[in-house]
Amino acid sequence: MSHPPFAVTVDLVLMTIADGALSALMQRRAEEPFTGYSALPGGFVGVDEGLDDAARRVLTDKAGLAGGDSAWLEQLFTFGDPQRDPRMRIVSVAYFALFPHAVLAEAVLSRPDLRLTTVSNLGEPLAFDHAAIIAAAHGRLKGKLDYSPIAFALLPELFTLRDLQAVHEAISGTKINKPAFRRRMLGTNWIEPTGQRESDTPFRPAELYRKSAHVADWRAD
Amino acid sequence: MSHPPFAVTVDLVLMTIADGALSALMQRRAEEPFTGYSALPGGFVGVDEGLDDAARRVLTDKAGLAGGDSAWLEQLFTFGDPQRDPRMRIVSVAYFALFPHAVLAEAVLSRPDLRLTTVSNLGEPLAFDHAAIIAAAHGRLKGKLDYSPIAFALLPELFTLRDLQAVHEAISGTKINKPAFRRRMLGTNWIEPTGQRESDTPFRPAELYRKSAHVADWRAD
DNA sequence: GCAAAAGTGTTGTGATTACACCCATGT
DNA sequence: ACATGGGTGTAATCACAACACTTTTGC
Repeated sequence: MSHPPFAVTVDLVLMTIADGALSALMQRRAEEPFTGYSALPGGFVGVDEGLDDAARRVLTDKAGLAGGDSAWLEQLFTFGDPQRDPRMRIVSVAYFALFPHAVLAEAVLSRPDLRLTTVSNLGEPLAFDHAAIIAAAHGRLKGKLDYSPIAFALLPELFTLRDLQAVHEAISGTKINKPAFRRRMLGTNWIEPTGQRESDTPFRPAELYRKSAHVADWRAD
Repeated sequence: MSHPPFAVTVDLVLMTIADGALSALMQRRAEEPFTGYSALPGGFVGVDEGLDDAARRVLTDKAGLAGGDSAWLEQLFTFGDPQRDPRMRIVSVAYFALFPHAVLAEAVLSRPDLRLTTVSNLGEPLAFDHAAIIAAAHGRLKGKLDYSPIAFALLPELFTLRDLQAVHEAISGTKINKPAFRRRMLGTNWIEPTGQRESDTPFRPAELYRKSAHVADWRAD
């Protein structure tokens, strides 16, 4: 009883913006328990493996995401209810990671067991306590949106202010005033104009921005 | 290798304001490793015990805090570096808890292995990675100060606006303008006046306030 | 020229700060 | 009376929202 055995896992909430909505990558389970249910990608932590290392490994192996090194990855919360897994006592350290839409879209196309689901409307019951994990991820993301440059992790390298505003609206669930949003963002020093413009628009093309170099490795919990 | 054995512990950062500074309760270690070092109170999680339950148990057993039921207790972060404990692989779920000064002062008086240390100046090396855990707790506390009624957990039931301002200044490390702070707090609906006044002051006694009833069980991560 | 969205100027409002001042209490 | 901190009024500042407007592109 002095130090009973546990299994420790990581579960990953991989998010992006798809069709204007915050979405998460789900994996269809092939084994018991919860066979056929959608679940978050996850895996057991190795005895000599750090928690962040395990999360990055699951990112590349289980979800087939090459860009695992550069993605925004952040520990979220640890779920340890004794009944959360019917097989044994498992403590799961949940992470969330953010990607541009193209990265997750490609993963979904190449892997039939993966799909994207809308975070605010899951549409089906999930395996284990994964619905609660997703809710926690959404909450954290919403909370950090205003004071951290977290939204850029959901966009490609070049983006317009309209793209950025769409990300903010999808996460916060509110409409934002366009001129106010513009000036607020331009006042943060988080973005810099490239001089380039988008193309193939049936209207005036917007300027393309990129995330400023000095916020590239920004964090803060 | 599919699910290797881990030990899971909880470590607790128990904080209060002592002499105008944010302070944490430390316990002197009697056993190896790190014998004689100061460490955070902590303990192994039972196989059938929830994480929050384990944290509350350590609160009452190891630190002898009767008010464990009512204290503000919140999961902080999970530390799982493979080398963080020389004996074996231990994943530790860190919590922080907040108390009025009198509660921790009494615990320190009754237990010679306990003492209070200033969070911003620990003064000595700590066991394991506990300095990093304390830093994370301080950061979380600072971040939540402005948008959550978390400061009241560090004060007794009745307090003056000066007391509350001292708490904010101790946590944020900045001086705050008095009238501005007053009006901001009175505008939140987090506190209500009692009509009573402090006594035994060599100057004009300030009004005593209490935390409003409807924020008693407030949370949000 | 027209439609559609980019991008800017102007004004108003609410929150917060700074500073000055008055008030109440113990000695 | 006076020292000390409690408490309030007022004006300035800042961030942001609302709204109207001009600009630039494809068709």
